[in-house]
Amino acid sequence: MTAEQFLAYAESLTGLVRVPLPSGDPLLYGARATLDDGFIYYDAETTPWLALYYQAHEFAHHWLHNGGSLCSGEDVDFTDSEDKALYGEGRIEAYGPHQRRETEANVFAREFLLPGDELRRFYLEEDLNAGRIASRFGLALDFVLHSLAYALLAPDVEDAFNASKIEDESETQGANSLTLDESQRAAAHSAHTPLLVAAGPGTGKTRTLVGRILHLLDRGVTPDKLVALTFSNKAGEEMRERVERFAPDAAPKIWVGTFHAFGLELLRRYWQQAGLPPRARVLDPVDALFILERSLPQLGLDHYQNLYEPTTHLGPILAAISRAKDELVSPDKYAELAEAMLTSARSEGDAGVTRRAERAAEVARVYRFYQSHLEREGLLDFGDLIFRTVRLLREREDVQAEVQAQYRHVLVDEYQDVNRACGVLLGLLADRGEGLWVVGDARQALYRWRGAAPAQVRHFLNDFPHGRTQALTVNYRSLPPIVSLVSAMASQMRVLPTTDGQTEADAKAERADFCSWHAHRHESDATQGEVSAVSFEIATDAAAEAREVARLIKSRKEGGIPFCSQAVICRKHSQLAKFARMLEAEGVPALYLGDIFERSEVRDLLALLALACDGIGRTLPRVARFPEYNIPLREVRAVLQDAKKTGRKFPGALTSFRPTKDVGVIARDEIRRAMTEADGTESLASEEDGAGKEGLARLIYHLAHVAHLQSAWKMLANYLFVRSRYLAPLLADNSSAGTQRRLAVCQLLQFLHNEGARAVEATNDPDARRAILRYVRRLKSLSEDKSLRPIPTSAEGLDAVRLTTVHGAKGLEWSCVYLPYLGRGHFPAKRQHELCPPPAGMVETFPDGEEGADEAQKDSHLEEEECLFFVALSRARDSLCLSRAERYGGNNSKASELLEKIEEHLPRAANGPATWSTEVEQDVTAVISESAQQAADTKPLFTERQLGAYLKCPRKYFYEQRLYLSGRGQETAYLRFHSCVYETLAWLAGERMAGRLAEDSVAVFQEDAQAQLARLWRVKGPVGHVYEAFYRGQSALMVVRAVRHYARARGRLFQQTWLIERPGAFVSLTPDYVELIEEANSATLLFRQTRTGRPPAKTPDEDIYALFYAIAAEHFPQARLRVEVLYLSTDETIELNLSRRTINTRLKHYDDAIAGILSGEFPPEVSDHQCPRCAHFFTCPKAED
DNA sequence: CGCCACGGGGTTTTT
DNA sequence: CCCCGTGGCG
Repeated sequence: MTAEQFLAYAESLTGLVRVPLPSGDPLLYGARATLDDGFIYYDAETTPWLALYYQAHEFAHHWLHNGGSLCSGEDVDFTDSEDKALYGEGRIEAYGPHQRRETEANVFAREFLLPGDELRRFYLEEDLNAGRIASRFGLALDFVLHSLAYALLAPDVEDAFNASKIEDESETQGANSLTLDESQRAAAHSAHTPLLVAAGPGTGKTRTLVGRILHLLDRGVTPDKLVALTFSNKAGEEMRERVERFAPDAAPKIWVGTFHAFGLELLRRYWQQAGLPPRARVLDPVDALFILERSLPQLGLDHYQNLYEPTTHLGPILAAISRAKDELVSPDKYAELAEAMLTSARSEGDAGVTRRAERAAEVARVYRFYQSHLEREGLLDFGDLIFRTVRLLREREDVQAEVQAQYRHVLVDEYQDVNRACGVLLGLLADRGEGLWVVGDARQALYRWRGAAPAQVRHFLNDFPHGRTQALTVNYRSLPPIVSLVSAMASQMRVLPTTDGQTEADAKAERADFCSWHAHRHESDATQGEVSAVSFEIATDAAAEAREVARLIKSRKEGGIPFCSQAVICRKHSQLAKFARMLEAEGVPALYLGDIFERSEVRDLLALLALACDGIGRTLPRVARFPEYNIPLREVRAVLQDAKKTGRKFPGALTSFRPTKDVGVIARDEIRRAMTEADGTESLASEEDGAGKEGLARLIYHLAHVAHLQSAWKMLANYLFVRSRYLAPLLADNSSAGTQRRLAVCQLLQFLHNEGARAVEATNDPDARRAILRYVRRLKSLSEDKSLRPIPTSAEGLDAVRLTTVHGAKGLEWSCVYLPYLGRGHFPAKRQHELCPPPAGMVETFPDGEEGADEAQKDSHLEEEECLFFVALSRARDSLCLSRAERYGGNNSKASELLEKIEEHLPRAANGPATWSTEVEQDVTAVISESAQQAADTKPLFTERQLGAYLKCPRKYFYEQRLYLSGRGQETAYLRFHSCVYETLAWLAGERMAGRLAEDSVAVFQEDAQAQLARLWRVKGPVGHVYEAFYRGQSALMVVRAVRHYARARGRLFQQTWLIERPGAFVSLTPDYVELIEEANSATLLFRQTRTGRPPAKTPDEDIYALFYAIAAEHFPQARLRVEVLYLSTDETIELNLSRRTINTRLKHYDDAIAGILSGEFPPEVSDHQCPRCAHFFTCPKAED
């Protein structure tokens, strides 16, 4: 059943759906008093989904009261729910598997709500097959909610499915028969193998490959001797589709797919020979992270150890491990390479290389642990699919011979994406290359971070000395000006093409003709009204750039080019996100969901979830802003303050704050609304009046009916489809922005539904809702939330401009392509430093440790960026619009060096004057600040902590200081550990000041200090935490060190709060350690900040140190000053010497913070790094507005 | 001309 | 948190 059919069914219910009122909670469906006959009515025509939902309830009600019984699996828990009231206490005891009359429930679910096939689509097939569904009557309600989600939120699935069919890449060639031009035919029919077909963009690579398959079949090769491999699923599916179209009979017998899938197939077939257990499973990468996380304390990391967040580096470490597998480097080999690197680096005394080598050695330890874990558990990760297959073929000649005998013809698409491991696999498969036929374009090698290198293409002739290459030189995609631009870029690139020449010198000599493709299309094909196929514009700023691009898009749409044939391509997602927002603002429909957890509707719903389960109402400020509640901030403040005072937990704390209007009356309004409004867009007049109180009452009413639902999915589905009107504006919004908001909600519901169980397992939090919230933060901070990025296939049919990264654009084409952000530092992107550098010698191309290594890496990075630019340029069929701005985000921006490369082929100079400009609007809004009226003599007082918090993120300060919300997230193990250490230090200072600790009594005193630590630990430490032992050990060590430092004190110690006067306010500060050492004719004042971490690579530059200078200047003008930072992790001390200038700029930071607070400015400080770890992550609007 | 310090920004993504 | 580029100052 499609979404439409579903709605049609719902709408076909005639008249009113009558739902009997249960005898329990009077609020369950509203106020019974208003409805005399004991029934509520829902109008099926105006609120079909609600009617349908209640119809299911009604059925359940009747069923139970006629002797039916209720059974439930873990998905449906009625014990603590409103359903208990509905179904009656007595019936619940019938819980259990396989109760009588279960088939009736099944019949109901299958026949009445959704036809059987749809059950399969909407629910887990395995549940159905196991007959489990039959025993879960309650799932009927879930089906309804699921169906609602699809029907209301996702665009028409059928259309999208049809639209997603891949078109043949050239309009000029027929769709049902495969015609090849002369050189394509030469390549496809070549008798010579191995053959490398070196091609450019739009030259018909894949169709030539399909031509090869047809040719082989014509020559009588049986289909099961053919295997066609590629790197990505996307390319694999495309290949399969074409093979099916052109060779429908043979297609099922030809092996078409990815290298990894092929590896898996061989491993399954020969599992015994490969030494695998019979049912080896493929490991999900996210689970790989969790495996390491669980075992972290026993890994003994040093360089990658981070007290504050022990898991920070696991992602990069895992990436380094999979890189190793891409290079066929085993844990032993990795360790060996790292060891060798370490030895030579130490003997040469090179500190930088030593550090890298030590890091590599540490990764080697993790790799070894990880691999043995996989083997023990019978798990294969993606890298193993290739690695183990290679090992199988290498070690078992019988298997290799059998495989070679079967697959006589090996074809490879996207050969430039083949990495070392896949390359070796190919060699083993095709022995001396006989039967090997590959096609690729070295200039489109984008996947270097996975080990795919253009060198692979270049080395083809080394790997297969009998090989030959052949070029495809006709571009079928683009108009001639675009083809020349692309060719010009190609001739400038440092990637060397492959030719028949055996040396690089030959290759260079032949480069010129190779990279100048011949355009098959003619200038006259150009769209009417199009001035030139290639344009280049310079805008004054990013806003002007977006506005003008938007204008072009709209004018082309009017000229007959639909939005979906136009694409904006950027280098990275952060640029796309900004651009999408600006395009939407200009009224251009753009298809880009971005990061769904950054979207305001998704955060709204997560905030609601948090409100129901976090207990402290942290996200109330956000939920209060939902249109149907619209609770003013002062009321939110009052509620929060009250909750803090009385210690009541949310959501219960809401109700202690009695709204003036009776909840029952609100409830009645709710019913009436549901009955009278078509889609809920009209607002009731009463809403305007008592706004705050009524909004609060409505929120209480809604929460009362969903907050008990333990699963996040269920709670939100109920909230959205049954209780609240949150969706009303989204459903009424027909713009593409509305569609995307609905899609985002749909994606969120699916995520919650699919990941709920895993979240509980991964976070170890028994509350499923809290678990999923923690899980979201964790995914984000591990950067593992990308799987939610691709636009769901159901949206592919929408007529909206495509926004995509260059990587995402690979293999695709559009009529018009826009390439904005061509500024230096934006494209090419800045090179990232390597967190986990591979050991020297692992990757052949970079001779590590040498002087030139860094240069080589820089070069390779630029080479990759060139490839990206080349791919981006070559996506356009009819027009290509390049642009840059003179300013991006307040910084001047010069033209990208890539633009300079092709400057001669552009209509104007890369650094010429702006052609798109913003008319400067003077926005003279009067800024009214409350503080202006403040009397000058009552200077406010701020603590350093407060100002420090403001400097980190003003919005965070606002939540914590103005809304009384605690800044602490859940008490993490680190925080508990930290407070134990710090309290022990404070105690130490006291002991020292009381004279009980002196240098000669240190030994005895150490024991006292440890006892003190142990006492604190029992009460406040992370007792029972998985990493407790680790933190306990660290804390003991730190206390030992701290005692030594305190014992060394000679002078007078101060444990007190100091005041520093600044122009706008007083600042108070309590330093960890202040010692005044007075000597004969001089005095030294020592400030020592004690930190638990390790010293940073650069000198510490926190603002707080400037305040030490200010204290000294004010209170000890005569004394010499010494500022130290003690790091207890390593027992190192760093002395700071700040210049006058530095001190002043830092103090100015505090002054700015004071001014900001006093004038009421609390903008959020957006940071990918900090935000997921911030307590207000789900509340904060961040960059949404 | 060279050094230091401030401040901005934080990839790309597949199996 | 941590790197790198830029810009200001000596």
